[in-house]
Amino acid sequence: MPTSRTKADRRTTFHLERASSSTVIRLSSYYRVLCELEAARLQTVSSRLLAERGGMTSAQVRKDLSVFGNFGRRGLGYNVVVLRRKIAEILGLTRWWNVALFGAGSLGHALFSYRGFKDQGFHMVAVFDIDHSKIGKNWNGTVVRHLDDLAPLVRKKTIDIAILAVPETVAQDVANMAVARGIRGILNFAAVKLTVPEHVTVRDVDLSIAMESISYSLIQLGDSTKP
Amino acid sequence: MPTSRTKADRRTTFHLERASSSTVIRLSSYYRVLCELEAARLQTVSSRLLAERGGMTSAQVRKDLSVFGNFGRRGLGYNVVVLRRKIAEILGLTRWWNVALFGAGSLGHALFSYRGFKDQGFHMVAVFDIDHSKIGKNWNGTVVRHLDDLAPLVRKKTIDIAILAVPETVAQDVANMAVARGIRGILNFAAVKLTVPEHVTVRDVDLSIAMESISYSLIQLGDSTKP
DNA sequence: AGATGTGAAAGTTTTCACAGCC
DNA sequence: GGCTGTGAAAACTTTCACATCT
Repeated sequence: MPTSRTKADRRTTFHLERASSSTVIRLSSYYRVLCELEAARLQTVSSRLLAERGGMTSAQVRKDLSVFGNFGRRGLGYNVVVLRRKIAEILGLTRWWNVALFGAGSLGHALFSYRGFKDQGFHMVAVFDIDHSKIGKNWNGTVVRHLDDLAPLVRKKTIDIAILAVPETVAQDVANMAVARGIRGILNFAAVKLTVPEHVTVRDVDLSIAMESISYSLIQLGDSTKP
Repeated sequence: MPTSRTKADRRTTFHLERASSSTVIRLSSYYRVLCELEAARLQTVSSRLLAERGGMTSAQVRKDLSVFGNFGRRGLGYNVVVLRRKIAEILGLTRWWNVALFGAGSLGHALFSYRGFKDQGFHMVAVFDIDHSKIGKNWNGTVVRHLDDLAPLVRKKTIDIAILAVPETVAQDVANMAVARGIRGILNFAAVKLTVPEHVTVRDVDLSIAMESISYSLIQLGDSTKP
């Protein structure tokens, strides 16, 4: 039994059944729509509208939300502000997370400057690399450090999440270091399946897979078979 | 009926049932493992080994492959070279796709330099932006052009796939332009649900959603509730 | 023995449809 | 009339287990 395939973890945490990962992903979409609606000063929203904006069905919206509680009012809908806050709480967006970026290449740089993270409580507290031509550079106030500086830094600040933008060949090694230093979440851009302890959460962002799945559907939907 | 929710498309293309999108994603993983095995000069591989390396079960590997044909030999396993080629064909990696990048910011630049694309037949043929400070720059032989130059360019080269690395606010507009010019696949990095005609395939890469899902599981797996 | 390919079973997710409340 | 919350049904996906071939 190599990788422990934690299937039915089935933890009866507090009162609520465990939400599926698709539900959590959709929750993020609802959250985004709710932010827009709140900015547009809307008071209430129906599952139908929420579904329309997010590209799913209204029944799905209701089922997803019902996993976490009864947030709506029959005949009326959901209060935009209340629901947005509830979801923020569920997703852990009401607190700060300390994030370290591993890999100061062009992808690393793009992720560092990505506004979406800062806005939602993900605080980029350090950037690491091993390339001496990059170390010491100042990125908008954050200095790129050598990977060896990870240990001393962790003694001062807890790092919750690692973003891995390093080459495939070293991704597992860097992940191991991060995990050894107490990191519990990894956003992995390297095209490798990482092996981590059970208590660590990995989410893969695999650009090749995304492109290949587009390529597949272009063929399925059919056209002339070019060279 | 706003967004046409193409549910049971159920096209009985040739002889084979339609593969689910999870199957296609796993096919990409198998492909990657097979490339490694081929480089390591392995002749044959079992569903068990393939599964181990890709983080799934052997039954799943066999089921996935059986959707497309009988590629293995009982008692023996699969021929590495043959299977890799078969999957390349299924995923459309035996041909070239012309790709245009929209958005020449830091994310665009990172995607432009991403080796994974070039290696697998995705040919970056053009880069567009509307920011005059970027237009005219030479990116390793490719000149960044103004979005207005899309139409003339398409008359010379067919563009199959668009990569959208533009701000949310303009993503839908740019997608519309791309679709109007015959693009049939979109890799979308903007955090918006794009509305496109049925024949166009969109794959979203949403970094905020990925981070939020990590944040959610960190809370679920439990720790002290910090500010 | 060692492996695939595959129906059938089990499990999971989505959709339906309606009671119940505004 | 409008809309949520939810059991039940339908659809889909994964796993099991075994006949079948080397």
